[in-house]
Amino acid sequence: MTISLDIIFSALSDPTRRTILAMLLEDDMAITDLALPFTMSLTAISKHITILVRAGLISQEKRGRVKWCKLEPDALRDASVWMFAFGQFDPLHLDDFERFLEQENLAPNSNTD
Amino acid sequence: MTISLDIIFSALSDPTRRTILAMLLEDDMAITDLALPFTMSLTAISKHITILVRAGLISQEKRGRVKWCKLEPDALRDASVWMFAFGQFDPLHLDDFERFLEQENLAPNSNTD
DNA sequence: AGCTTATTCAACCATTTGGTTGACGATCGT
DNA sequence: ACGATCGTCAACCAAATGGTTGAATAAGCT
Repeated sequence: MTISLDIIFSALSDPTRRTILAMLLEDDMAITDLALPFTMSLTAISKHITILVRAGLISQEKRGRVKWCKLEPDALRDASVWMFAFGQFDPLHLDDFERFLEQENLAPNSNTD
Repeated sequence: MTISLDIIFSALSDPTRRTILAMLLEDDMAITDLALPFTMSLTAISKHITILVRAGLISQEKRGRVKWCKLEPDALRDASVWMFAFGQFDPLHLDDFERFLEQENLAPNSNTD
């Protein structure tokens, strides 16, 4: 567990940052592009992205003047595991959980786009 | 989804609060008892508990002068689902995830106390 | 009734957070 | 070489966060 749950959960607690993560779920993106749908300044988005990077939730690769941002889903794993343990879902009876995922339209194979 | 992810993740981002949740995983407890292992003031713990209640992560029942705190794992479900979708774990191949749980000693049946 | 225990309230404090603006360095296109 | 674009830096600000102490409320014990 490299990055503390403090940092990860804190990073996830902001709606702007969660939206950024959702955008990166679609594709890698540049910071300017990530900032487009928001009304706040580019600087603000840049700061949010820094926080996501420090949480290990995204990584960056600079090509030319563009910094490409990439989702790092593994970082969510530690937090997921923690929550999973607390949610007390029984891994031997995950049917419940899968049904719940379907019901919420969040199962990986229930994408509608 | 009754309580926003903002509030839930924010509540989870503090180590004191996560410890409190862990204590409640064992058993329902009074606020004074929950405060015992911490060096900070009872008031501070009381505030933390208020935050957990507002996040829906615990519930309280007052009996006499004692307020009993109870874990509400369902509240974690929304957040779990969100993270699960992002973690992109494939529910059809949860073996990986279960193995990971075991490895981290966090599987519900791997308690050592 | 009076002391003790359980919890919250009110006021305060330092630090962090999430935002702004203006200037700046680096890179690309022409 | 010049202007536009990408992103960060520095300084600043208001509000939220996480803690403190002292007093107050409420309930139990003897």
